[in-house]
Amino acid sequence: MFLSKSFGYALRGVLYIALVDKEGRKVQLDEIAEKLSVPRHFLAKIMKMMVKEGILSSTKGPYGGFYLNEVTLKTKLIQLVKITDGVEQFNICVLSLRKCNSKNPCPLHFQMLKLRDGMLAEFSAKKLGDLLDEKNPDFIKTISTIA
Amino acid sequence: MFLSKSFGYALRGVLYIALVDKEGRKVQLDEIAEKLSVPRHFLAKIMKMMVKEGILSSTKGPYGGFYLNEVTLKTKLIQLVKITDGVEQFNICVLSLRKCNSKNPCPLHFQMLKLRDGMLAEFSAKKLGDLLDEKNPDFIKTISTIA
DNA sequence: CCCATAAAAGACATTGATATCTTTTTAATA
DNA sequence: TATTAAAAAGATATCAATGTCTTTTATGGG
Repeated sequence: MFLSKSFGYALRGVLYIALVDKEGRKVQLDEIAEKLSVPRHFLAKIMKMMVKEGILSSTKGPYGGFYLNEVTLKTKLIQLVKITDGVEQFNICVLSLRKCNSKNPCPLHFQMLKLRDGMLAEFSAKKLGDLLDEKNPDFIKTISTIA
Repeated sequence: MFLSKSFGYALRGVLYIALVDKEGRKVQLDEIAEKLSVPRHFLAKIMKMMVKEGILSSTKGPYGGFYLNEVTLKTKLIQLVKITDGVEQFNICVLSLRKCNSKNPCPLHFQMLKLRDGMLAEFSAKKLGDLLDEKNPDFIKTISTIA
């Protein structure tokens, strides 16, 4: 409804790495996909996007895998949304009217604007690191249990 | 992002009828589709859904068409969302976690809940009739201009 | 009762998001 | 430098949302 599945996979992927990355070990795609019950190859694409955008790192080859870098946990959620969903669509009018704006508003313009601004504010304030609940021993289960 | 295109078409369709329905005349699909620049047959499906759900009326045959009934303008927006998008998806976790709820929340649960509740509140309060801006002579242009 | 009109119904097509599979590139280390 | 592990890249497949076309049904008027 609000965001794509890709966004969810991306977020869960990063959080999973963060949780097992304590010792700095790299985490492999297979492990992430399996633990989170996410389609392996699809997840690969999404992880790749994050690496390309620099909010996550990876190395190929033996002992390779994905790992956090300096910016990972400081990354704002909105940044992740940009990568997976793009922010343009935040400005799309619910009624698909291209000329809809605050000067020439559609009947739902201000209501949707309020919602969007609320979401943008939330997602601009929160960082990935803020979502880690390290005091909760079952946190990893929380982001893994899909069914 | 927030709602389907179908919702937008449905809303614009009803509003269009409301605007030209002053004299109680019925409005035909072709006119609505043309004026709103919406794919005719797709709009047909959506109008049909509204008729089936009783928030709009229609008659077939010569001089037939769509027209408002007693409930149309009293219909809450949320009702329209139910018809076009279904409300179930309002409760779907952004991270696609089925067991996500307030007792066992995903890392974004409460943020999304807040947004959802805000949207539900807005859409439960507003009626279709509330969206008619009869003082604005260009209102019909507003809901028609897509490009 | 027949004709014309317009919605209803349902079959079919397209597209974009989601998902899978295969090949290529990179990197570690023996 | 050969081997092998793992990500990167890209081709292909599936599915649901969106969009189009065709046939059927209902209705008003001649």
